[in-house]
Amino acid sequence: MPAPLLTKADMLARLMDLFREKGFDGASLSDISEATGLGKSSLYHHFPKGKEEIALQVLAHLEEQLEAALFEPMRSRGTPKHKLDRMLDTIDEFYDGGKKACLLERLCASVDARRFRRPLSRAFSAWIDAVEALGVEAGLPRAIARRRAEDLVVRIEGALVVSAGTEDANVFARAIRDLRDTVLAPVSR
Amino acid sequence: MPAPLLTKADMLARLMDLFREKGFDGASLSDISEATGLGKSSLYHHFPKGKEEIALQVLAHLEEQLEAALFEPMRSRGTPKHKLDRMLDTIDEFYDGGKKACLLERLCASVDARRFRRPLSRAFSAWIDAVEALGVEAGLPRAIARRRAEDLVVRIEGALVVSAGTEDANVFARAIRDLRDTVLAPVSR
DNA sequence: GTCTATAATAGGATAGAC
DNA sequence: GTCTATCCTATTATAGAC
Repeated sequence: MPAPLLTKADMLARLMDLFREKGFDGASLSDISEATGLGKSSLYHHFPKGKEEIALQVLAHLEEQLEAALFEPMRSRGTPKHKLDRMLDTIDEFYDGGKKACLLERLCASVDARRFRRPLSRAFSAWIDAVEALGVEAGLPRAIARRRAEDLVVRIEGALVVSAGTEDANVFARAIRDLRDTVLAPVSR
Repeated sequence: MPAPLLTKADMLARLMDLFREKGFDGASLSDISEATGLGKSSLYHHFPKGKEEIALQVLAHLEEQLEAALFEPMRSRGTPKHKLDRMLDTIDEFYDGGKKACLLERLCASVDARRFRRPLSRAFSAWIDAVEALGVEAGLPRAIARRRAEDLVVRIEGALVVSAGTEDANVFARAIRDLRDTVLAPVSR
């Protein structure tokens, strides 16, 4: 039996790129067809409920990726600071230094955002939780670790918006750099 | 001569609300027609080049509003800290405590974002410049004032995204509160 | 599991009456 | 300056052959 041209994972990866670039409202079925190399009808074989189901599966795929590439490593061995740096490296690469958008943000900004709210909320919370755990592991009081974790996600998302809006990826680079030093810093002051 | 049902400013205000809620790609001409009470054809009387021109005029309208309500007051009398607090009050109200989206972000996220890049970049830069000037006035070194100003905008935008994504407006409220204390703080450490 | 063909609808935009 | 009517295209989605 011949292998399909694209594995499901490859398909979802391409679709994630597409949605990150064009957003949910901006990506048409024709775009999706082109990105996957599948005719429109074939898409309905893989995603019977259409475009919305595609986005939901892409989102679920992202959640798995986040768990494997971002959250799980935070629970492995290594100093908190080392693990934070690894997370920020991964993030920096994932967003291509601030040039690529965040799928979560793009789906938040779609007209049908309500359909995505559960997974979106879950993904943001999981991200914040992972960073919070890192802070606690580093000896920070939980309340402070929590606020700093939330702040990390806020600054990443905001830096992506401002980088895109000003066409200046340095904004993102500076945010990443600053976070390396501040997220786990002792609470001295 | 009978007054028009809506002044141009009122029309643009309603359209801004619409674009903030649905985004550029998500707001259809039917939506626009409904929001303004004008038939589609009438829209082309006011905006001959169509939907794109509508968004551009809304964006220009926002730039005027920002200048009048946010930037100009920063150049008036008052302590820097007092003026920062006024800016954050205005921002808090404008975004309805984190429940309403940012037009700049919504237009950044549209498929045709390139058409809006000049005004978008200009608006973000003007905002950052205004906060930077405040920092300088408060005695901060320019480089530090600049980075903190950029960080303010980054955190506002990021907090809006995360508030929307987690359906938790407290994220935005915390960001505003934190900014009141940090943007103009002395550089002691 | 992919295709061609096609439906049904909504999209942006225009013509021309009033 | 607004309306009704219409155009053309793109959109999502389905039917059915292979």
